[in-house]
Amino acid sequence: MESKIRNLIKDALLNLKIEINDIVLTHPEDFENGDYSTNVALAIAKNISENPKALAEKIVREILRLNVAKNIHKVEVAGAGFINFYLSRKFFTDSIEEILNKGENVGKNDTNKGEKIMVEYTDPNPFKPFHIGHLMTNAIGESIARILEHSGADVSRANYQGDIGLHVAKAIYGLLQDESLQNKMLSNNLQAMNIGKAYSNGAEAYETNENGKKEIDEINKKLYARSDKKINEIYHWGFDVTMDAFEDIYTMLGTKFKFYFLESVMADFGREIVNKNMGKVFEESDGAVVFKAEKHDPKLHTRVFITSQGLPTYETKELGLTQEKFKTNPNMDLSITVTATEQMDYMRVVMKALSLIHPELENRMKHITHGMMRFVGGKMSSRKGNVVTGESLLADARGAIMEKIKDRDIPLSEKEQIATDVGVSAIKYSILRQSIGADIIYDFEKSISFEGDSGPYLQYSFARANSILEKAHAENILPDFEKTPEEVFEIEKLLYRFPEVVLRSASLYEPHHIASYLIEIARSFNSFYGNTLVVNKDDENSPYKVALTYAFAFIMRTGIQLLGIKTPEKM
RNA sequence: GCCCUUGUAGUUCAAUGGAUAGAACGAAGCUCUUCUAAGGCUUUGAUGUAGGUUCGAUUCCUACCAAGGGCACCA
Repeated sequence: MESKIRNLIKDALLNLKIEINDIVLTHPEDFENGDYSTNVALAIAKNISENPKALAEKIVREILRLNVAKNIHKVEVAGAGFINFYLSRKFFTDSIEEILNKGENVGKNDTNKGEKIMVEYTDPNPFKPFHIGHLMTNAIGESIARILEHSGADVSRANYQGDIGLHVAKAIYGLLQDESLQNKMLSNNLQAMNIGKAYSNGAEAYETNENGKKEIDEINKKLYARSDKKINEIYHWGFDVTMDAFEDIYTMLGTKFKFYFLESVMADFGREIVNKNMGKVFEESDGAVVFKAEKHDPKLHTRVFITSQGLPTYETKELGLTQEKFKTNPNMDLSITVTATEQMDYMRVVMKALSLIHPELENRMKHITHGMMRFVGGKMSSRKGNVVTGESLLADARGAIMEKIKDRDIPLSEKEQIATDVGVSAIKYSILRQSIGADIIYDFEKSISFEGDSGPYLQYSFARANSILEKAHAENILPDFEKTPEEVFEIEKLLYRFPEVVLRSASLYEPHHIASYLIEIARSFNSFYGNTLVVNKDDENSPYKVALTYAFAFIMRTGIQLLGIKTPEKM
């Protein structure tokens, strides 16, 4: 419809011999002003020195002369010279029918068709806990991956793990100090928790205990050299345990990675790249190997790639990683990396260095950054009083939801699954509801609320629609488009816009447009079924209202899934 | 000091250069009692400051103020 109106305007302007490159067509915020609106008259009035309102009238007359479509029932001039289009009942009825025909494919588009895109996100480190920051990166990365898939891209998910370095040495020191933490009879999850404890003990020792610091540095060297048999054994066990524990979290979150890259491996690749480009891109300075990025862009700065000790830094590993991504995934069109904003500046330097080495990759790397997750009222500790980790937050949310639904008439095993899915939704939605980039002030109570602006509220609206559809099914009222009410419901004026919202989210890599849209249609649908009885044998429009409910349910489910959230049928 | 990100109702967030700046929570009031009252309907209230560009600026530009992050051997 959008392109139809666009062409209509274009033809009208052509007939009036007015030239314009760019026709802006929007949805007015207020339905009083129609379903589509254009400002062309305002934009060109000055150039051809004519009164905007008079010009708009002229354009409207031309549009009305051209228009034979049944889908537009009114075009008029309003305000300073806006041209507003009012769509007809037939258009909305047809759009609902189209949504039902598309079903789960609603909102799919071809803008990224055939493109190979890799999205790297989450990136937790073995031997360390899964933090809320990982939760945040995961929520954003997963949603972007799904949105791009919905736009036709061939997306592969990648995860990058810091499998070696000081943090590992700290954990191993902690495990050596307290061997009870190495108990291998426990469940994988508990073993992973013990390793997390060992890590925080080791981290503390590194700060406060001089001997501890010395020993940890020693362990670190042995780890790089792989020279100590006992340490190697602990390393392999700990690596497997923590990686398996992460895998459980990914399942809960709904992420399945295709590629796993390890820092230790990337370090070697990166070093090779640096060596090959010494003198060309990299240079020596104070015994270290650096890249003076400010020579190429005054907004960038110098960074160290190989330390004076001869060790590769994170920058070098990133270099190796990016090159490796393009090697393992040939003909890749775009490599997206999702991290916190604190890595923005250094990533710019790394990408600049790589662009000098591989100019063809310059426009195929994209870094998406997000803010930090903060808690309302400052610091928050988990229910058990510990520091909040990603895992404890998930557990708390899940527990709180379980408490809310404990009296409902649903089998226990189902309830547990619902509590998990709704708990994940509470957290993910809080992250995805706002534009990425700024910090998030996380409010636990609001996030798990079933009303207002929350993930559970979206899921709940979907569940309510489902229960209406179940009732319709039981009373044998099937969706139909023959009889329609004369009035067009607000929800109809919103549902047909879903594909546009997906398109926008995909082109900007911004999931929050989908989140706000879903809240809008949820509110509108609640208002719809709060004011009318959908399933009603005495209402000749009931089959159409059932169709409308189906359309809402399809879009709601698809939209929620694009956020990376699951959609329980009941709750 | 330089660079990046961000300043919008009491609070947490929206708004491809457009019309009366939109939600949610909170607060006040009303309401069906029918498909989950975890509902529906009202009311309340905001663009950090000062300039500039524009027919029109929350949006673009400049300066300032405030918050967060980064700036040589950590990741």
